[in-house]
Amino acid sequence: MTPFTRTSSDARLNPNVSVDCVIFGFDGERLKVLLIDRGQSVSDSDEEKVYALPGNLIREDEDLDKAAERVLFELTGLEDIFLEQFGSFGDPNRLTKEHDLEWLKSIRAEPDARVITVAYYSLIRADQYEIHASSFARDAVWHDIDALPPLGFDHAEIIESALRELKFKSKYQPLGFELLPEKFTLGQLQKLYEAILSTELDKRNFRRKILKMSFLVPLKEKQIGVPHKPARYYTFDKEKYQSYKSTDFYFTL
Amino acid sequence: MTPFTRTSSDARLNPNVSVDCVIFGFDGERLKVLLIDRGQSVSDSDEEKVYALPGNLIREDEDLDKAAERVLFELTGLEDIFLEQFGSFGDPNRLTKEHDLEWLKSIRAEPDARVITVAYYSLIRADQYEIHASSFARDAVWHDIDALPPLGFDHAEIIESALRELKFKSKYQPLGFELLPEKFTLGQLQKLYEAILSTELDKRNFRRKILKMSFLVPLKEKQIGVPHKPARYYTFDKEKYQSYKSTDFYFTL
DNA sequence: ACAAAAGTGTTTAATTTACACCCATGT
DNA sequence: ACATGGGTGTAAATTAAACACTTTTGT
Repeated sequence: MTPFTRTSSDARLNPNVSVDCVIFGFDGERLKVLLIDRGQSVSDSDEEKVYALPGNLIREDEDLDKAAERVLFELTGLEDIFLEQFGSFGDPNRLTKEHDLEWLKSIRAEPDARVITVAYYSLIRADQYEIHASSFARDAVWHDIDALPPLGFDHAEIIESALRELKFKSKYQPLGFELLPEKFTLGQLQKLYEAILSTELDKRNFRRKILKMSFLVPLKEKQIGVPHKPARYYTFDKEKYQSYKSTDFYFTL
Repeated sequence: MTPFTRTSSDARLNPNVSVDCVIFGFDGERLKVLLIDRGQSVSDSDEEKVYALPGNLIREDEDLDKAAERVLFELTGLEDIFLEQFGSFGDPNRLTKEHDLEWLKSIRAEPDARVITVAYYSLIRADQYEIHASSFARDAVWHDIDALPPLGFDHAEIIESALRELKFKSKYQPLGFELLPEKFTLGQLQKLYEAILSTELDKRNFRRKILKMSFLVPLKEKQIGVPHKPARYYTFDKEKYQSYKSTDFYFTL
């Protein structure tokens, strides 16, 4: 119940527990993941960069959820996004890559400590947030979900697991909101589902199904300047949307 | 990939990470949870015992999943049961109860260390396993899920969360197998669903639905000695059952 | 005029739901 | 004989799936 303060009174880090954040982003077309560049290449001779999930050790006095918020903010500047815990990873042999150890030595007080990491994911509208890399992140960039660069530690596995969770969750909870602009078209919403489920959906069936749920309210406004018939904008009725979330929603098509 | 050895080469415990196991048991009628008696009462003047989930710190060289197996075995004698991780809990203020601190002092090298716990659950047939309490567990006993005794730490919350997960999972993965005898009747299977979902189901609809999935194979054998029409026994076709698990199973009624 | 996405209905099949009586056994 | 759970079918309503053409705009 203690309020979250970004500059904690007890800034000691717990050497054994970290959090990692898998931030999925939707850009209207494709699904992306946010990765940080920790300023390393696969090998000295190689130019290919190694990327990693935004993550770090938790503080001694810090809630896990709060730690995830803080770490994400410190590395990427993202804040006020909903993070959901989806699993913990703790292979004692996850330190197999040369560059991982090297990197830990450069930033950790106890680079050899056994670390288990609690993983969080979120899905946001990629263009709605500004990313500001800082701390040990040289840069933070969106990567297409099916063209990932080399990743440190077991981060490939963590992303895979997060994606499975995301696909799964999207079947029994309506997607929405956080992911789309205030006003959006049904085409955009459909593309979102298609990107996440990686299938194609029937337009008519999709519309009928999603409209029947009645958490979408049509606006008077339409698209302008598009080289085709302008689509009507919709918005979410947040109340109905929330109550649908608790329903036995199950999305098929 | 290292094989699991119960007497690990590195028995040092990681002071900051524990595992807890929520073992649900079905006795043919009701849903239970396995709790250990750590030999304490709520207060000195009170006789009411405090119970806890089987759980303990992980070892430094030990996988999380293996740690859960080991700890469960050490405290309850249960082995070879499928454990599924469902969440991590790490409230830094979870040490609010007098008896919890007192108890930690009696068994931990660093009783004040911040601990985050990775929680696992399983669902087994209660009467199929023998429980042998050992280590710091004075006893290990089944408690009815809706009549829980006082619990240490945040274990009430963890159980609640596990139960939510269990109800949820049972809707999109066929329950079965591990939970019922080799041969079982459809009545037993239905009771299992009813216990977990805490609803009543229509017998005819239940049968139709579950039989259509065709992972149940009817046996020639029937019940004997029951004071009513003897029910046919069924068993699982494990192959079809497994392939159903990967399907888009969704259980409604 | 053309390209591009929006918008719109119907038919068929499958699934879900509600519902009530007889059967085989042990006591 | 009675109590107990086993076993069975049907009709009505709902939902899912497949499918093609017209509309509106910008270029």
